[in-house]
Amino acid sequence: MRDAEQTRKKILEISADEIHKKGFTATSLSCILARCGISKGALYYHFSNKMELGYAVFEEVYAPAFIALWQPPVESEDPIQGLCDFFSAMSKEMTCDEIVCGCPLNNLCQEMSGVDEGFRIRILAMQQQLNLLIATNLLRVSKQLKPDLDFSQIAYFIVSTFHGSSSLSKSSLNKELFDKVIKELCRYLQQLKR
Amino acid sequence: MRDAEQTRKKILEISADEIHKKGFTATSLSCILARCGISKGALYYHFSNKMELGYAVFEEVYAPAFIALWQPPVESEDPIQGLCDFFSAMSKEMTCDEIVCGCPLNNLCQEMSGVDEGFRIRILAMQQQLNLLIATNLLRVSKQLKPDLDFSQIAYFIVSTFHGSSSLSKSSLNKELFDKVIKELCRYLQQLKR
DNA sequence: CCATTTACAGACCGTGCGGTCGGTATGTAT
DNA sequence: ATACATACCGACCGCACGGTCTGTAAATGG
Repeated sequence: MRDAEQTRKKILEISADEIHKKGFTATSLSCILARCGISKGALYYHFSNKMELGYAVFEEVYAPAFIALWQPPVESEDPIQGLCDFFSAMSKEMTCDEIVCGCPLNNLCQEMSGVDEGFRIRILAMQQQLNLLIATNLLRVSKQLKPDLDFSQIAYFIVSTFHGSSSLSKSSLNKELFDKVIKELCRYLQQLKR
Repeated sequence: MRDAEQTRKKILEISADEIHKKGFTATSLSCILARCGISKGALYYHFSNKMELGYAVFEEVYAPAFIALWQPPVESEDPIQGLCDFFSAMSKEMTCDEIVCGCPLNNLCQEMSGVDEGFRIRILAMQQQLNLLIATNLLRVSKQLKPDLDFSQIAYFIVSTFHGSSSLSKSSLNKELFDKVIKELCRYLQQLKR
């Protein structure tokens, strides 16, 4: 055959990129088709409609990438330092465009949570998974941290701040505000230690 | 006349509500017209196009409301306590729907900053104004706070976390996550004191 | 009283969207 | 060789959107 699996992957990757940059609703199938160099028939052979394509992008591209991104820093020996290094590396290494573009999960959360149940439950599951990941690893090193901390609360706090910072950057078109918030976030994180 | 000014205000208020709930792009003029009980001719008599209507909503509804919301807590004698009370009151008094709906400024920032320059500069101006408001008032009481704090950085951090928390709530459809983040935010704020 | 402006009404238009459907070429099993 | 499933093509459809344009009743100035 003409390698259907590769066609499917190409659709997923390009769709992921388009949705990341433009959002789900603003992403047009025509644009995806043009970039893929395929026809509408090809796309609708692999995906039953736009929503299902969106779900597939979330599950097969965003979700794995998201976990692969957060897991290493959080599961390192020192999660506090791991997260600080993780955030700092973003400030340094990511381009201005990448930061302004924001986290796909947060973008979709804002755009689609209130519109489509299918997206909402997937996003919620991802957020809970991330929260559990962070909270359990903070618990793991709780001896090195101050007493009486609510790790789930802290985990949600960290993620909120991180997502809020990239949201903030979207209006300024530069990394400055992002850097500032990340700096303060790292200061906050270090304060959790004894 | 048939009170043109009142018609204009009605359009602005209903548009503000629609845009807040659905976002700018997803808000259809037809829907606004139906809720206002007016015709398309009326709307296009007062506003040259959808964008200009959006700008007017931002400047005449969102911006004043935004300042009126943040100014009192921040300009109180104790801004730290003022902000804590301000956030806590939100957790208690706001309905689940209101929280999930999010802050109009943050919503528009996410949706429109990358799409339209007119929106972007207005949102940026608003964010800078808020940042200045918070930072100067923290500076005002800096004697009561820990030394070597970057107040602008802290101000951006606070707003980021707040906006991030309402973003987080959108996928869970309840106040629980919002409450958690707000609690931790208040804990952080109190830590700023000597 | 009349002319002109104001403040709307509503039919209409072009565009771009997601989605459908009949057709076609390529591979595979018998 | 034949039959059938797979993988894809691209014209077409209905729809909802923002926007335009002509018409008209109410207010206002002379």
